[in-house]
Amino acid sequence: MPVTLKDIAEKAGVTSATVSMVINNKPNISAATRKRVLRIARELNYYPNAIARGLATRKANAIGVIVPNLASSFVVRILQGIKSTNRDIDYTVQLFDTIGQKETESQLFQRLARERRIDGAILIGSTESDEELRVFKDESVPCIVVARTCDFLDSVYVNNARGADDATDYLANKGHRDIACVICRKQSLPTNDRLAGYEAALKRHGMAVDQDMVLEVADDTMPEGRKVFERLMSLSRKPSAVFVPAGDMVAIGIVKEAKHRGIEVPAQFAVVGYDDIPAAEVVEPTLTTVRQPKLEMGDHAINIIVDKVEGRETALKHKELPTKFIPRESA
Amino acid sequence: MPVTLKDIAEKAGVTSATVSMVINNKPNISAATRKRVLRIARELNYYPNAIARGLATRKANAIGVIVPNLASSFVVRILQGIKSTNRDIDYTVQLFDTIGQKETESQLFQRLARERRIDGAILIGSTESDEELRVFKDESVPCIVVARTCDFLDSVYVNNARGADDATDYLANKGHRDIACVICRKQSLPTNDRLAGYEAALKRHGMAVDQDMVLEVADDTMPEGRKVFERLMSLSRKPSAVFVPAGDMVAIGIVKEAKHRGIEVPAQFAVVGYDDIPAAEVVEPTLTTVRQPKLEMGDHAINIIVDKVEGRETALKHKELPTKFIPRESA
DNA sequence: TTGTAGGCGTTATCAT
DNA sequence: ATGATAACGCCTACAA
Repeated sequence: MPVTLKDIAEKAGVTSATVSMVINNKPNISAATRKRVLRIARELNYYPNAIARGLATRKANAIGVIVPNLASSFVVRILQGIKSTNRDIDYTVQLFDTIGQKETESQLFQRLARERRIDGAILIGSTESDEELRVFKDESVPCIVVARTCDFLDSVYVNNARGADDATDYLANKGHRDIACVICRKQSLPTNDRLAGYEAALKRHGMAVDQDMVLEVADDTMPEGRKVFERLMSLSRKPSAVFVPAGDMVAIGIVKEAKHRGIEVPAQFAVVGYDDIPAAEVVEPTLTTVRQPKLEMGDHAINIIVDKVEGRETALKHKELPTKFIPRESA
Repeated sequence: MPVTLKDIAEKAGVTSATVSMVINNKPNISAATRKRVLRIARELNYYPNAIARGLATRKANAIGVIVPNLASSFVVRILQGIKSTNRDIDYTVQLFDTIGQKETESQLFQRLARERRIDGAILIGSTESDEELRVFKDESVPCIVVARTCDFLDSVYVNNARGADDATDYLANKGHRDIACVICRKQSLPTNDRLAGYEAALKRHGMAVDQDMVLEVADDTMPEGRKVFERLMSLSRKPSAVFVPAGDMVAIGIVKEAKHRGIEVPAQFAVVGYDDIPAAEVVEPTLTTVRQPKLEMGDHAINIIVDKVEGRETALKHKELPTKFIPRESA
């Protein structure tokens, strides 16, 4: 049986209330008993029961991190950011992913909140509608969304429109007048923002915005990139460059397929990706891309949510981080 | 204020004990009250307080996943395996990494166990000594180690010696008589096993085992690979191939540096990596490597630990999984 | 089949 | 400065 406050209290000849106060460093304890109690606690190898403590204080001392799919390297990087600044923070990180689950993210959150399992939550890269996210607002447990904007919840996100604009602008400045775009099928907020940035840059440079130049792929994989290359080449308005907000793996597929067909990158065809994954430096030519500050996003998220949980901050917080354009060889 | 058992009890005209039995699907409850209680619970939107429940049942309903460094993609893949089979399992996953922490893995585990925060633990890729791991055995909370062998704890691991042997054997069969080896500096169990497999294969093929042919790098990065290439080339016994248990990124660095210097891979110099990371398919030539079944390791780990936690299984379990040799273009 | 009562290990509010 | 005592919300004998 584990040793409890009561065990210590008996040995020390005081009551468990006193021991509790000593353990929690409360004032108004005589130096003598404090010392004695601490000594006995150490002798008995006492550890406070976190669950009992949680019940008494009505705090779980836990932050829930809810992700739609842990298989995404993007999500994992943010998680790493969370954990690495979480070091100094006395909250346990509980990890949940919803892929293949019966519960949606909002349902899961609602349950966790009501079961009082978590004191706060971080929602990474959710694709739920504003309507569904509304439940997060309604619970008494604070929540912050990451990699997504939201008016009524704290948020940390990147300026995707700006990132896409930078990339497109770069291509335009290199003299490209026919710039295609490859997006991931699902109509998410980030995708739309990137598309908007792409179009804004085109317009600014006096180029026609042409829906035929925007192609879709199923997911961010190399085979999808190889496949889309053919469609790229058979466009009536033939592009000399492509911007690939769908992701770096698709961009890499495009680069490889182009080379495979004897088309030189970037001389004959320029490619710009999105994300800056490790493989971007491996492909030849190395991939020009747009980097998102994933670790920083995780860092901000955990800090903000802890501030909220502890009541240090109550105002709605929206933290926008900049993307960074990474020029390499492919454009 | 959240609704509690008592609230339901009052509305239903029974005591909270009865409500508790209904909520937990215990037998010996009349159909009538069961129905009534459930209806009211739903009306009031009742969720049981997980912490109170934990205190009463002395269970945290949580599994701790302890990793030395979440930045490792190897660790993350195993974590993904854990989470993806964890779907159906009613334990919360709590994530801890120890890098940059004051506590070692064993100290952290000990604290979590004694604070009764977790019912079981999964320790991924620990480099602690058997002596240090001993504390895991001593606590009443079961623990399983992943990607490492251990006599006195449950374990899931790959046969690294076999994986290295396969790779070396493959090179030998291709006619290579001078095969170098590049390992990661830290002397870990997996490294030693791989080295043993490498040497065993060499001997079997009648080749001299030569310590000069074994080089060390600081970590598994591309620049380290590029750097080590020079040393490889200046070896007195000039290798025609290299096996790189240090990891795929180092192997990729070697491939790229070789090409950079006009040495053809694999014609003039063959390279075999270890891990099969996504970039292995991106580099040109694509990287021949040894794949570790990371998702499966996570899968087994969570299943075994849950069996242990729930007392379904008590015997020590050692699960060895095979590596898979992935022939591609670089060898 | 249901109620009573006590306990799980802490914290917190009063007195003293 | 310390002790009683009552929560916290749920579970579980045992009694009725």
